[in-house]
Amino acid sequence: MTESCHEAAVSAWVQLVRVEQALLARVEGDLKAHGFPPLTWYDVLLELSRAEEGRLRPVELERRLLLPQSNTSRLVDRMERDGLVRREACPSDGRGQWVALTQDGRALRERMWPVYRDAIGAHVGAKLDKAEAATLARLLAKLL
Amino acid sequence: MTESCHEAAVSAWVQLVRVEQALLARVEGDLKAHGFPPLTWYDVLLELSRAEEGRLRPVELERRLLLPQSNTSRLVDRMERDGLVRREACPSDGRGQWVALTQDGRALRERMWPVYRDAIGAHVGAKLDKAEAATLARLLAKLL
DNA sequence: TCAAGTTTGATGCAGTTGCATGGATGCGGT
DNA sequence: ACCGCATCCATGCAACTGCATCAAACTTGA
Repeated sequence: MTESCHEAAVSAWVQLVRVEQALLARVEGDLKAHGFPPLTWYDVLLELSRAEEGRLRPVELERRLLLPQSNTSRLVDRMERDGLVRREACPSDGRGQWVALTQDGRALRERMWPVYRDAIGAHVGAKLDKAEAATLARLLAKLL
Repeated sequence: MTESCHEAAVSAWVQLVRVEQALLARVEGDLKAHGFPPLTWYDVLLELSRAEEGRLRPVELERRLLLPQSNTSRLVDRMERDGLVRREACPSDGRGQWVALTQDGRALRERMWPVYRDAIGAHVGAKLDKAEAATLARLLAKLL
């Protein structure tokens, strides 16, 4: 018997999963329609662009993006192959490395943002007013 | 210029994606820890158990679960291999077929539900009171 | 200073995904 | 009855994912 699992919690959960799935597909679709890579790439570019000197250790990327390690390793592979990031040796830790944003990477993120922002506007902003969006964000934050 | 994309919308969107990802991983982890299959399988079993005569056309499953067609086809393959569902010919449409719940499938869903419900309780119910959960569900529903 | 244990990142592997295609059946108009 | 087109489902393929493992480098403690 789990008192903490009321009916409202179940429907919130179901909605959460379904809505996220549906909206993610739409937003990803908008990006792809403009010839852009998946959202995960944007997340990496954004984290790097915010980081000091535009670079992060892979471990730090994993923590911020909640990605499994093996996944991150290969994601960086692909982005490096596309010239968006560059691996650099890490002098202070021989095991580690830096993943640094390149000019191309920075430029791509800047081109992606308007499209991404419009997608968010169309799929979220247009459906909720500011107060509702703020409430939604606050309630979601309580779940973590 | 997208007026509909206010700051609140952006943070609601970011929270939505992150929270869903994190909670989904936890709930899936709980299921896996009990030796159960992924949540998608539960969704299929649930839809079938609610359907008339415990069976649905693959096309109908796709619509309800928002899965791509090829995905559904192979998902049914795996579940059939595990004896949870059974494909049946569809007399009224030679192209189509029925996907029918087996006794094993029905039993599995019934064993999964308590674990699933407890997971929802722990990861959602415990963090929000009823009113908050109801509000969350309502706001999420507005996004579709 | 060295052994034991931990952290970092890459990789082999099997399973899963989406995309594009194909074959079969159904349907609508002539 | 037929032709053209749509629908249903399966499958080859390439990409991506998570898991387990590995080697190299760091850290700790005696």
